[in-house]
Amino acid sequence: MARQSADARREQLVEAAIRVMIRDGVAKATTRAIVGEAGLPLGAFHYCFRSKQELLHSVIERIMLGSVAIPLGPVEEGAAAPDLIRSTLYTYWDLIRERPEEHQLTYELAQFALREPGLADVARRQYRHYLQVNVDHLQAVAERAGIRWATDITVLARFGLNFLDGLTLNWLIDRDDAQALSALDAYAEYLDGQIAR
Amino acid sequence: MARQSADARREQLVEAAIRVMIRDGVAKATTRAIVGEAGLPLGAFHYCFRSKQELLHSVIERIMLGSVAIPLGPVEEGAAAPDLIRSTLYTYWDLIRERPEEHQLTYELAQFALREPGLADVARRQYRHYLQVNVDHLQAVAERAGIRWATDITVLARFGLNFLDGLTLNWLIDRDDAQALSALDAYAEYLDGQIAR
DNA sequence: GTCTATAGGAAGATAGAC
DNA sequence: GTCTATCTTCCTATAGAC
Repeated sequence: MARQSADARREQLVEAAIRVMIRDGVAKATTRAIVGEAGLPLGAFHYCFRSKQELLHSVIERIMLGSVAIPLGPVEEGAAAPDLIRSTLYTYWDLIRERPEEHQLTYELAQFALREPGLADVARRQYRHYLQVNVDHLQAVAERAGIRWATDITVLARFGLNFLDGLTLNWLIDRDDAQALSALDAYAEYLDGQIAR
Repeated sequence: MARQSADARREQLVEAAIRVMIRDGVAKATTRAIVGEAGLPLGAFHYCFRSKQELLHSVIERIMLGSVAIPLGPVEEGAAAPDLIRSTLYTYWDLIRERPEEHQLTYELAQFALREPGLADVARRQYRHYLQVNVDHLQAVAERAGIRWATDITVLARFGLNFLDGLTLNWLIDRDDAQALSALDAYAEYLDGQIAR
């Protein structure tokens, strides 16, 4: 096999690991399955990573970094707040529906991380990051629409983060689009009600 | 070892399995760990269960059946709706805080079930059950407080289920009591707003 | 039904030739 | 750095004595 930098190999293995995890679940992502997916010999694993735990660390960090920053989307400045709220919620929801397996993986990895002493903190940082993304997002909506939120923005962000997390988890299990959309609309209406008048 | 009915042994193993899963996670609940926890010899496993998968099926069903039906608690007939709403939400939250590991296990098992073709349906039934519990609960609150809900009760139930699920998951990761309570209060206020006038 | 012993394989990790 | 061969451990499951 052609010589490559160790970093390139690591990349290759991390990506292969993520593919395996998405397809078969975290539990099935053995070193053998991963190197097989990457088309590398088994021995390659341990001169790229000291241990499987080290690879998992890399995988988790990669997933977090690449994780959904809800895009505001191409909405014109000065749009009405309710429209802005709905357009961003639907954008988020489309992301979930487009790549459900990826999001399922984030939940699996968070659970997994909680069980590994060295990884629990990564999960905590992930959720702090998610919260911050939501805070920023609510702020951006308020600025673009020229409104203020009636409730403390951090509380609002946590409320929304939790609802969307639960919605996603529930949908990953029952795949009931209609019910999910109804709940999403209820949340949109809740946000409408949180616009300070 | 004294002779016991096969059913009693099965019970014993299911309970041991749950203890191991709560303590060490689903992945670590090997047949050896389970029989060890139950104080039984390894061979006991396979004349109680055809396979490990069969045990997992029993474990999941047990967990679902025993899972939280939010108790309405000792609230007097005719109590004000907002009080009733808060008292039941706090009761739920106390349940979570009392036994976090048990609830973490339900999430782990749901994820696990999604990856096993034969078990995915159990997870679906579980969530249907949760939804029904929430519907019944909202109905009971309305009856006791003598109010009507302004929104379709199924939508309201799903919204609440999803929020509480996300809240729990988030708290299991960051254990931030203050933030969780703020979000819970925000949800209580949302429900106040859903009382038809 | 109960238990010991063991089969048979897959896991993570390493040794050592190239 | 790269790869094959192998070590050790742990897994699920079974065979067969009692």
